[in-house]
Amino acid sequence: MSSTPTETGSGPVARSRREEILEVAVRMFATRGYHGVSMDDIGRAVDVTGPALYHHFKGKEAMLVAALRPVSQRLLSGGRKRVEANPDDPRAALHALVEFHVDFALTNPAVIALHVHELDRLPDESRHEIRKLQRQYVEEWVTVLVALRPELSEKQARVLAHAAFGLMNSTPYFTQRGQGGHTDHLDTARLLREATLGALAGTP
Amino acid sequence: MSSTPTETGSGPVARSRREEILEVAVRMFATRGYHGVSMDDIGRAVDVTGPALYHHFKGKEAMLVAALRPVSQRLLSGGRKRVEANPDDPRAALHALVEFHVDFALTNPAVIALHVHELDRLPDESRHEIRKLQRQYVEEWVTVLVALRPELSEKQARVLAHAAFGLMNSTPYFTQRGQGGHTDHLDTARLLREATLGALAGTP
DNA sequence: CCATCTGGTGAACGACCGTTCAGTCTGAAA
DNA sequence: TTTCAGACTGAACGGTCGTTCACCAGATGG
Repeated sequence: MSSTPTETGSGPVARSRREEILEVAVRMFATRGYHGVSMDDIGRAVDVTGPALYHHFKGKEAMLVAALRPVSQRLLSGGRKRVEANPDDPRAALHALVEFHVDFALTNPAVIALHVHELDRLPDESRHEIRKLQRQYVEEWVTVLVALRPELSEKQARVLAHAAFGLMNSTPYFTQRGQGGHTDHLDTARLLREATLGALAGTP
Repeated sequence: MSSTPTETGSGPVARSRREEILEVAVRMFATRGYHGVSMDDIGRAVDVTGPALYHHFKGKEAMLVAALRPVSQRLLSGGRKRVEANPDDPRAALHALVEFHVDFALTNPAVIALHVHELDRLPDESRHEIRKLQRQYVEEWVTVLVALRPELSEKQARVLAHAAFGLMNSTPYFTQRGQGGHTDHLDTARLLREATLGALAGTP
C-alpha cells in the first residue's frame, strides 16, 4: 500500500489539494448531477487526468460522501449549539436556528443542492449514516417547535420542519444564475428569515 | 415507418399501455434517479424487455419529457385559472393558488420529486421549454404577491415564490415512507397551507 | 547518492447502458 | 384464408464510465 487514501480521510488539517478537488467536484455535481459528471471531467477541471484522482479519494462515491457528510455534521452541531444556548426560551432558539440555517443555505447553495438532489445516489451504508445526522438535526427543530406550539403533535412538527427546510433550501433556485451584490445577500437573508418564521408561527 | 411513436404523443385520450408504462417509469425515476434506472429495469417492472419500450417512446429522454411537460402545463393552466377567477382580490387569489399547489404536491409527490431533481438531465430544447412553463407559473405568483404586498419588488416577490414552492414541494420528504390515512392527508394539507400563507404574509 | 513518498500519466479492462435490428407471435380486418 | 400492423423478443453494437495497472518525474531526507 503506497498512497491510497483512507475513506475517512478528514484529518485535523485541510490538505490543500484534496480540498481543492473536492470543492470543484461539488460544484460540478451540483450543476450537472452526480451521474452527469465523469471522473475524467473532474480531473480535467483541476488540470489532471481522471485516474490521478484516485490518489486523493478511494473512488467517485467516496468523493460524494466526503462532500455530504461534513455538511450534515456542521448543520447538526450548529443547530445543537443554538438550541442549547437558548434553554427555556424556544422562541429565541427558533430565531437562532432560522438565522443559522438561512445563512448556511445562502452561502453554500451548491452543497445544499447536492444534499437535496444526490443523497440517494450513495450506497446504503453511507446514506444511512448521513440520513441519521439529518434526522437528529430535524429532531432539534421538532423539540423547539413543540415547545413553542404545544398544540402540535410531533408528527405535525416534523412536517413543518421539513417544510421550513424546503423553504430555506430554495436558495439554489435563484442563486445559480445572476449573482447579486452584498446588499442582495442581506436582503434575501432577511426575506427568507421572515418567511420561515411566518411559516412556523401558526395562525394568529 | 411502422409503429414508432411520435415524440409529441399526448393525444386527446390516454392510450392505456403508454400511460401505464409512464406511471411506473416516473415512480422509478423519482426514487432511484433518472440515470439510476435503465431501460431494462423499466421494462422488467412492466413485464417486458427493455427494447419493447421503443414501441411506445422514442427513447429514454422522451419518457422523461413525457412525464415532466404535462406537469408544468397542468400547474400553469391551473394557476392561471385561479388567478383569473379572482380579479381585484389578490388575497383570495393567493389562497386559491396555495390550495391548488398544496393539493397537487400532496397527491403527486413522485412527479414533484422528479420535477425538482431531474429536470437538468434533459437536453437543452426540452429543458428550455419546460423551464419556460415554470417561469410563467412563477410570474402568476409574482403578480399576485406584488398586488398583495406593494412594498415588495418583483425580484423579492420572485424569491418568495420560489421559497413557497420549496415549502410546498417538501411533500416527497415525508410522503415517501409510511403512507398516512385520509385524515393525515387532510391534516397535512391544512398544515402546509397555513405555513405557506404565513410565509408569504409578511410581518404583522 | 540513494531510498522513498507523493502525485501524476496513458493504456487498458470490464461492465453497463441506450439503442438498433431482424425476426416472431397475435389478433383483427379484408 | 390471407394480409397486415402492432407488440414483443433476443442478440448485438457502440459508446461511456469507473477503476486498475505499470510506469515515471520531482521533491525530501538520511
